[in-house]
Parts: sequence; structure tokens; C-alpha cells
Amino acid sequence: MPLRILLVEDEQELAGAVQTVLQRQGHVVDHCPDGLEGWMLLSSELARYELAIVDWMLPGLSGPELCRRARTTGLDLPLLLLTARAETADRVEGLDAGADDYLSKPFAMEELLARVRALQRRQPSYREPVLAVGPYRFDPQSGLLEVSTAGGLVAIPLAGKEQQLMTYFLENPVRIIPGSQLRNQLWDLHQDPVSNVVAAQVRLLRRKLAAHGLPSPIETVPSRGYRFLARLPGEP
Amino acid sequence: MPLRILLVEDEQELAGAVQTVLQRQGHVVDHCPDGLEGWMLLSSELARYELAIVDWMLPGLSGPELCRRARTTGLDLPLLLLTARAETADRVEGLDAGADDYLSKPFAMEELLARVRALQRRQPSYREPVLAVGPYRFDPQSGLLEVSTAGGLVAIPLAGKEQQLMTYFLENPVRIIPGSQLRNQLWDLHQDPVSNVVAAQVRLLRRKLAAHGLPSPIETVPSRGYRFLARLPGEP
DNA sequence: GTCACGATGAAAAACAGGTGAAATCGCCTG
DNA sequence: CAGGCGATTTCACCTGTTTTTCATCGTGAC
Repeated sequence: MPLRILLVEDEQELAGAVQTVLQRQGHVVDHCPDGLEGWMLLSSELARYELAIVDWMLPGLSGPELCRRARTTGLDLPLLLLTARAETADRVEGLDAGADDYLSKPFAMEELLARVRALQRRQPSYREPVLAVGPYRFDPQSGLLEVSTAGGLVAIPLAGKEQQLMTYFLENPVRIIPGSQLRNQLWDLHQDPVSNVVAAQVRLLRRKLAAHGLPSPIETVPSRGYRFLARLPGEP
Repeated sequence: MPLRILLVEDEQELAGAVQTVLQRQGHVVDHCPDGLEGWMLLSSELARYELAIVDWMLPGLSGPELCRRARTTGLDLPLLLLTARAETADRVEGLDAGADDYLSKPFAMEELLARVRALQRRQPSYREPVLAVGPYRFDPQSGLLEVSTAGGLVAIPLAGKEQQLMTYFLENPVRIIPGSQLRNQLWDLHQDPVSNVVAAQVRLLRRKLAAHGLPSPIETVPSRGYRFLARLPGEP
């Protein structure tokens, strides 16, 4: 449910408010005040953004222009344009440029959230309600991870970040996932580069499973990353 | 009895008056001055609106067009169109578009209220007179919550918001309800995002039950929301 | 053996939600 | 129209949980 969001908006105050509100919803938000910079972030695929919220008027590169570039490059993510009320007449241009929705300023934060949810739902890639790999089953609705063991079904409630992490693993099982990739996708940039958030969070997840008598399905591949393997209890 | 209402009207003055009058009746009203935005709000399902009052002539998207979209999307809620006297001739178009009723401006507020009441009554989803889950029984008519305990029947009068809250819980028992959802459904947008109205109101409800010697059926699921469970007095 | 990277446990920080008191609101009455 | 009253919201503070940081340790590669 939480999204990886890019916010391109040059009004500091508004941007801060928006970022805060979105983060409070559990989303991971990067903010940048410049159109060109925003475009760089989007196209670099440093993180796989799932939504971009872009102001109409921006230094560097205008919002509609940013949309157009995204579309011609084949980037497939919902785009939400922010326009000042006065620019309402131009909205057609924005939609032409490839925006999926627009919102005219000023707006109530709740309204922004409503749009975000609507776009999220509208996308064809609307996320499957339940993720399952081997004996592991995570239901984002209840936040419960269910593991079927020899002894029966164990249900473990996961906290926010634990859920995001587990979701990522379940979506990419077997594959070796570099720690840096986890950090880019699950945390915002502006991270202290020497932070070991990822390791710490992985540990919390492992420990929580262990506390329920389960072996860890997450293995560390030294210097390459992590790997999720649905191991049965009692294997090497 | 109170409704969740969306008002789409671009004349500031009229909109304000209507909003005030409706709120005075206990309804929860969101206002938005633009047709397209109104449509977004409706379709985003931020809140489950139970009535939309829509002006005929609007920037962004006309009233009838908004109705048509609502109908083709399968949204099932009463729609009340406001038309200037001159447009009266077109009323057929409005009804064709799926409006349930229309009202020509200028109108007396009393008349608006009458229409609202009428639409409310006419809807097939006209609310059940009594809500009951387990030992809890709420009668919206009298505003009394009746709880059957070992010691007999306890009747507790609930205040306005308490009633709405209890109704929502009784309509959605067991399920985990995010606090944000309660706020969107029971309060209007334009809320201070950091307000803790919901927590406060939940507390009042819990406390009122406690004052009558009842255990709280409302449990908090940390960081996910609230859950109504019809627990019997004397359980974990 | 040394280096780099990740693991680890404890502590700190950030955060969500609970709480009582006080302020505010809307309505009713005198 | 003032005062009172109950309902509702706000405020400041408190609590328990989640997340991050910090310092340190272990391990494999070279």
C-alpha cells in the first residue's frame, strides 16, 4: 500500500507540508524543487517511483514538459499535476502532456490524499491483495504474515517497515537483492550514506520470525546483498 | 440520520450558505467549486458520500456531465441538481443524466432541506432503523445504545458524534478501521491534519461505556486503526 | 593478519495514540 | 442578548511502539 513518490515542487512551505502528510501515510517521498532535477531522478531509475506529483510552474523544466518527457520515454507511472487556480484554463495542456490528474491550488491535504489513492487504484498494476511464496503469505490488509509450518499456521503481525521489507522480498524471491537497492526503494534519498538502516531492519525482521520459532528465509550473500528463500523449517 | 454530503457549486456565497445550513442539520459537508474536482472527490471514494448536490453550470465539468459519469461508473447515491431558473427547460437533460431531483435557483433553504430529506427517504439504501452486533443494539431513532449484560439491559444515551461513531462501528464490526477513514467519513475535509479528533471522540465513547460498567468493545490496533469487537463483559 | 561488510544489542530518537483539563462551539433559556 | 449547558475540539503532556543510530564484534577474502 505505501508508495514510492517523487514530489517536484519549488514552494518550500507547500512541499514540506505535502511531504509530511504523505510520509505520515507511510509513503516514501523524495522531494526536489527543480524540474530538471526531478526529471533526472525520475529517469535515472535510482528508485522505481510509483507516483510523481509535479508542480506546473517550476524552475529548470515545467511540469507539463516533465510529463511529456516521461511519457515519450515510456515511463509508466501516474502523474499528478499541481496547478494554481488561475492556470485552470490550461489544464487541457497538462492532460495532453500525459498527466493523469491535476489538482488546483490551494487544496486540502485530504484532497491530495484522495487523489493519490484514486490514482493508485486506477493503475493497471494495482497491487495484488495477497503475496505468497512457498509457505509464506503476507496479507497487506491485516498486516499479518502467515507461515505454514509442520506444527500448523503461525500468524505474525508486522510493523510498517517490516511489512514493506517483507513485501519487497516476496515480490522478488530467490533473486539476490543488493542492500543499496532496498535502501533506494524503501527509504528516501537524503539518507546518511553510512547508515545501516537496511541491515538493522533486516535483523528486526529475522528476529521477529525467530521469536516465533521460524528459521530465517532471508539469507545474506556476502558483499552482494540479500536473498529470500522459502526454506522449510529444519533445513541447511 | 446525518449524511455525508458533497456540494459542488462555484458561487462562493451560495455555497457557503448551503454548507452552513446543512451542517446545522448535523450533516457532514464537503464543498468544492469545480466540476472536475468534484468528480474526482466522488470517484476517489475518499469518503462514501451519501448525497451530492451539484450546480448545473460549473467550471471543469458541467453538473449533468458529472451526473452522467457518476451513473456510468455505477456510483449509487442520490444526486440533486441546482439549476438557474432560465435553465429550467433543460431539466429533462438533467434527469436523463441521472440526477434524482433538481431545484431551480433561487430557492429557499427550507426547500433544499425538504428535498434532501425526500431523497434520503427515497433511497433504497434507506438506513436500517436498528443496528445490532452481539449484545450491542443502537437505535438511531432514540439515540439509545442498549447493551445486554449478565446483569440485565443497560441503556445509554449517545450524543451526536458518538452516535455516528457507534453507527460506523456497528456497520463495520471486526474489521480494522483506520483512524483516517473514520475522520474522512465522519468529519469534513479541511481538517487540521494533525488534529486528534478521532482519538478524542473514541475516548469519549469508551469512557461513556465504562461509566456504565461496560468493557470497551473498541480495541486499538497500534498504527492500523480501531476495531469493534462485541466482547462480553469479563474477557481479555 | 587486516580490511570491509554486515551482524548485533543497547540506547536514543521519532512517532502514534491516549489522557485530562481547558477552551470553544452551538443551542436553549431567561 | 447574556448566561448556562452539554457536546466537541484543542492543548500539553504521557506512554508504549517502531525505527534509527551507535559502538562493537565476527567473518570471509585477500
